[in-house]
Amino acid sequence: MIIAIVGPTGVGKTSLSLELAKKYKAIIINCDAMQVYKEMNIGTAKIKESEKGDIPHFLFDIKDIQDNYTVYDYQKDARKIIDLHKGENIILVGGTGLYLKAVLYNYVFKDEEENHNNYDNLSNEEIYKLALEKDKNMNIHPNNRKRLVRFLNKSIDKKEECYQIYDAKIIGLTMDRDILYERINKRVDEMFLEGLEEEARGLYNKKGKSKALATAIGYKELFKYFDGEETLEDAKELIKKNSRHYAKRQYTWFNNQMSVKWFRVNLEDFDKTILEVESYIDNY
RNA sequence: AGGGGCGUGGUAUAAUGGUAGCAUAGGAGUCUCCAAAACUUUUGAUGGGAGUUCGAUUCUCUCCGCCCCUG
Repeated sequence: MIIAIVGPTGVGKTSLSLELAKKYKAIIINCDAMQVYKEMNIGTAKIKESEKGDIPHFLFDIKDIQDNYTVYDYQKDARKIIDLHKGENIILVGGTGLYLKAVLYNYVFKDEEENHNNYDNLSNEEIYKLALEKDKNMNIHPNNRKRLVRFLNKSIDKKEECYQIYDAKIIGLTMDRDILYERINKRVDEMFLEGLEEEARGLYNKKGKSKALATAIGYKELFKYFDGEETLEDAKELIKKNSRHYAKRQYTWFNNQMSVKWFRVNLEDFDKTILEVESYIDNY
C-alpha cells in the first residue's frame, strides 16, 4: 500500500507521517524538493534524526547543496525505492506536488539533450514566435520565458493521457488559511531561534553559488542581509511572505492536479486527526 | 486647553475642480525536469456631514480621529 501525505508547508505532514508509519509499519520517502539536500535542515523544516526512531527514511540528505537535482532524478530515485519495497507499506511525504505527480503518474522525461540552448540573445517575443512556429497549438504565455525555452529544447512532445501508474491514497492536510499563515509566520520566528541564521551563513560562506540555496525559501532571502544590503528584519519578513505564497501555490496545485482526500487538522487535538486519517485508510 | 499639521484599498503611497494611479498584502488560476521555480489573472480606497460648483477626493466650514509644539 502506498500512502501520500500532501498539503501546504507547516500543516503537520511530518508528524502525521511518523504516526502512520508506526501504525502501518511503513517506510517513509521524502517528497520535498529541498529536503533531499544535506545541511539544509532548519530552513527546510526537515525531520531531525532523533525523531525518526526506527522508521526507515529515504531520500533525505542524499545530495550536496551544490549538486543539481531535478524532478527527473527524483522520479528515478523514488521509483527505485518503491519497487524495492513492493508489498510493504510506503509513505510519501512532502509538499512538492510536481515530484509526487511525476512518481505516481505516467510522466515521461528524457535525458537532457546535449545541445541545450538558452536563447539568451532573443527577446521574450522572439522566443514566443519561435515556439509558435514549432507548434501552433502551443499555449505558453509570452512572458513565461523559462517554459518557452524548455519547450523549444524538447525534441518530441507526445501529448499522452495522464493516468496513475502507482495506486496511492493521497491524504491532504489542511486548515483555515489565516490560521495556517499565522503558523507559518510563527514557525519562521522559531527557525531563527533554532539557529537558521547561523546555518544559512555557514552554507553561504562555504559553498558560494548553489542552485539549491538560491531557490530555497529561508536561505536565499538572507543573502542580501549577509552582504549588508538589507536588515535582518526585512529578510525575515521576506521569508514569511515567500513561505505564505508558497503555501498558496501548493493549495492550487493539489486542488487541481491530483485527487486528494482532504482532512482538516484538529488544532486542539491532533490525535483525532490521526484517527480520522487512519479510519479512512482502513476503510477505503 | 491654545497653536500647527495630517486623514486616499488591509498596509505604504501618487495625483487631480472632470474615469482616483502605482506598489505590496489578500483571492483565483496555469503546470512533464531551475518546481521552495516560472507565469497569468482579480477584489478592494479619498474619515462623517454641510457648503461653493454643471461637477468636490481636491476649495470652504464643521464634527470625528491621529500626530507635533507650547502650557
